[in-house]
Amino acid sequence: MATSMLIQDIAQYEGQEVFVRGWLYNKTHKGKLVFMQVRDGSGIAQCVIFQKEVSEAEFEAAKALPQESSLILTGTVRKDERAPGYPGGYEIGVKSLEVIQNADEYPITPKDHGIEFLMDNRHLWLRSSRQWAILRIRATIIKAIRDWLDDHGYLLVDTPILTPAAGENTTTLFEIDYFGEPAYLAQTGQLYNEVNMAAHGKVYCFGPTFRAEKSKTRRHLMEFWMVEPEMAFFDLDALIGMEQEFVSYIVQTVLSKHAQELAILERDTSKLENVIAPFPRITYTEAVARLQKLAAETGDPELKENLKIEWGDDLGAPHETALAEMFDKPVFVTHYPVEAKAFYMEPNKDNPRVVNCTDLLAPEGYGEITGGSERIFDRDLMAQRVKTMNISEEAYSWYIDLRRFGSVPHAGFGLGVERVVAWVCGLPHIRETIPYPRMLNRKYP
RNA sequence: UCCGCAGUAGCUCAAUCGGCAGAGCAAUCGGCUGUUAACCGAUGGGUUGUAGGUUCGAGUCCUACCUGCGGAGCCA
Repeated sequence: MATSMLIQDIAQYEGQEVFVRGWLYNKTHKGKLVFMQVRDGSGIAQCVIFQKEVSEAEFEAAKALPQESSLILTGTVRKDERAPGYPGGYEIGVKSLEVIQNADEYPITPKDHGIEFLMDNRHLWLRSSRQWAILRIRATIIKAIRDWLDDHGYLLVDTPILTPAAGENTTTLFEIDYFGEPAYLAQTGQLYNEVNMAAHGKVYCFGPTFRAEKSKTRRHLMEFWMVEPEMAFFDLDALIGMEQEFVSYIVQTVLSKHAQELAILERDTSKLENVIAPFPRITYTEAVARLQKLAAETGDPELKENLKIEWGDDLGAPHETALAEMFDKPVFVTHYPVEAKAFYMEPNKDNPRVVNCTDLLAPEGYGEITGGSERIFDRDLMAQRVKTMNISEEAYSWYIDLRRFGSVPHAGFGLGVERVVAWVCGLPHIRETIPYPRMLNRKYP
């Protein structure tokens, strides 16, 4: 009697008769022999069909079976070093084959395809092993994020997605009709996090966020997932200490669990093995000096132009890439100019022109993966900021109330899940890090 | 939004100076007992993104538009 088997466990079933339910991933046949690569969601196994060992109808069905047809097959697991697949090294000698559905001609073949075609067929592309590997790693990253926070005294407190007013910048919000009134899709849970922090001490929110920025780069999505921890009584040092432990844990967890998936992605893992706290840190002012020095020394006129920066300018993508290349780990850049950052960031006591904030830049040009800061907790300073930023005091009265009823120093940050996935997987573009990317020119499928 | 590039068979691409629209893969049929993007032989497959213009003749030149890609800005 055949037992049900997941392909990921194939090595445990050597010599046993099993049945597998799945889809035909690829096929080649050679006379009286058919090799089928069958995937079941947990892995891919080679299934070998000899003409003599099955009925004539089954053999003819196997030879003619189109890619991605669904099937059930039974057979005996045997060890064979030649057998490809994930995990591979074992194959199934097929004894019977039942076709559930003969698929139509499948558009995605094992050959090369262009990105537009693949994105149009995203619903099918997700079945290919590269996308399979990415989404498995994404799931582990999400679990690692939650595990670490849950295990370190952080409480998950959900923040709303439908919000009445802007979080940071009104021009980048998706507006929707809320029974005749405007409402907006959340672009951050930050302000609500501060409320929750005052109730629970250390909190985080984790969910999709929405930004109507007309960004068209390899690092931007209109809809992306962000985890935002917020901690009472944390200063910048405590924030940095926590962030580096957190990020190290995420990366090391993926390394320990996904050797197979990282191999499918051909990721150079030596660069990830290095990602262990502590990470280097430099100030914004030092970063600008380093960039100016690099710009002065380079012989490449294009690079020189791209690296042009004056104190006060925010760092652009080429700056972040150049800075990250100077280190073999993620690097914290701290103390940006007040003007370059959000209204709620705490000014530095010794130098009020900068705020106590930090961005974490990933290596290899993956850019900013976290952004965080101490928050202004002084009632008068917050009132003044709200005024100068022209923010509606009425709409934000609940936020301003925080500074009236037991205000405390606190800090928090946001980490973009897709950017972390892109970095850990070594992907050139963020569009593959989420199952259904929402981009400037695409909302299908 | 700005700068640059592209759109030809289901897919990836080719087509010289403006002169018969072509190959690989996929599909279909046949062959082969160890394939790893198999291989060998055969067959079918086209409104060249859309609209207009120049020309004896346009995939190729011109104009407008559409769609996508790469980069910038903004950000996580």
